[in-house]
Amino acid sequence: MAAVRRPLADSQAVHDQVYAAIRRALITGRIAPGKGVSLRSLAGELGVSPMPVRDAVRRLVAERALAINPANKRLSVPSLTADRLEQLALARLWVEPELAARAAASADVGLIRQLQAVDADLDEALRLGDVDRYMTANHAFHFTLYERAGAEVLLAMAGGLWLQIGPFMRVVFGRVGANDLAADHHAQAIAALKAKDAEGARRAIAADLSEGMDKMRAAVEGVS
Amino acid sequence: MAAVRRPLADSQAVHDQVYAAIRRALITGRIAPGKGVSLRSLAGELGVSPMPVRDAVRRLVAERALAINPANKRLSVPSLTADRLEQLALARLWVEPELAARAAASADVGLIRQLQAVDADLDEALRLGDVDRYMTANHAFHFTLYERAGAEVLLAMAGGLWLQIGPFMRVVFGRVGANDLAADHHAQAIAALKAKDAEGARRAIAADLSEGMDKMRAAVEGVS
DNA sequence: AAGATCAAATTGCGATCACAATGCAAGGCC
DNA sequence: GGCCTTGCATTGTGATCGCAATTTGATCTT
Repeated sequence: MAAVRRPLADSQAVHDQVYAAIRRALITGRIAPGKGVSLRSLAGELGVSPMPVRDAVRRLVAERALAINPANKRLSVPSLTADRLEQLALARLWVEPELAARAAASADVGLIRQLQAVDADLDEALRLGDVDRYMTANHAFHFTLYERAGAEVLLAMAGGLWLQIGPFMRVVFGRVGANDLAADHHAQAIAALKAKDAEGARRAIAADLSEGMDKMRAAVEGVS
Repeated sequence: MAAVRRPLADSQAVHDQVYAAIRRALITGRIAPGKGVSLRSLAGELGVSPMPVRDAVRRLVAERALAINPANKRLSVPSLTADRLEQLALARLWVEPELAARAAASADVGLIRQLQAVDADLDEALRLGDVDRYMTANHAFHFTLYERAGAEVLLAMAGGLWLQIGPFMRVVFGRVGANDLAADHHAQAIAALKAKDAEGARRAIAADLSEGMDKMRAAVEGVS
């Protein structure tokens, strides 16, 4: 009943803050897949009334970041099947490289410096083994890039897909250790941006995604 | 306060019925783009309390079928810009042919007969100039096909995209008259399904979409 | 008569309450 | 001792109320 005191950002509506909080938790994988949640429990944790939580959850369910048992009507983080992963991988491999290519066209020094900073933070998180920080930085890297594309609709699609995959990335990276990951592709992407090479950026991001999705695929198949 | 008495379909939750109602209204274009709506007005029309309407609207906003003015916090049907249309067209041209191709693999006589029936209905709607019925039938044709793909994630993406474009299809078809439309491509798609020709189905749906999106593009540019 | 100002209505947001359904666990029955 | 039943806690859903912000319309002023 006390955690909400801090006015996150610029005094958004409460349900937006709650949405952002749950979204962050999902993207960084702090909520385990298959885990059941409830409106009142979330409300309690966040120190708000169940009402704005209900609104936030509605949004997340619509984005398929949360699932609702049609019989129970109880909600949980959806479990990832191999089939679902396959579709998400396919979709991501289409949208995200497209966004990267578009962003490359309007990349400038400011963006590049920003990405380099995020990438450095990412590397340090890797070195320290801080999975939370790594997940956050990785997300930040991709989406500060994608935002530059100026493609609202595609960006929203990418955000939704990432949201659905987030919880599982955490599981996988917790398993494989997240050591030898993706730094090369990020560097390649930055290099392509410097050269305003749209196709290069597309390839780099595609490679980055492919590698990550391959690992997730292996992990998912390994479990089931 | 009386219209909700009838238990639509199989006793879903009220907010689901409201969601379905608004969604149908949007897909068939019965709500004009740019038109402002309010929770209480919708609640009044549907004969329910504002509460389930709020839930339904939340979902629709998350799916970008409704927009919410960040200053006003008032909601309306989003206007379609040329840029937005371009992105939606691109996305649809990726997802929907993919779904068609996948559906072709598991098509059977039942599906084909179903599609033929819907297509016949569509033709009659065209002949009668019944735009509402045409919009409904066209949607039904595509999505009874897509559902057969058994690709939940991609299907949801396609549904979301269609929802965003729906209101404008109505405007465009009201303008051009919807006379010489798409029947060829539907027939081609059905033929491809009979032959279990996945790539043929993909091409047919892609052509169908391209034609429709071209007309919308022309209409949008013509207006602005 | 035209424009500015103020009051009333409308809007979205959040809280609280009530209710039916479900899940859970302790206790009783065979 | 194991299984079933019964009671309680928790769940999502919907209604109603209050609040602050905004829009709207009528009145007043110039």
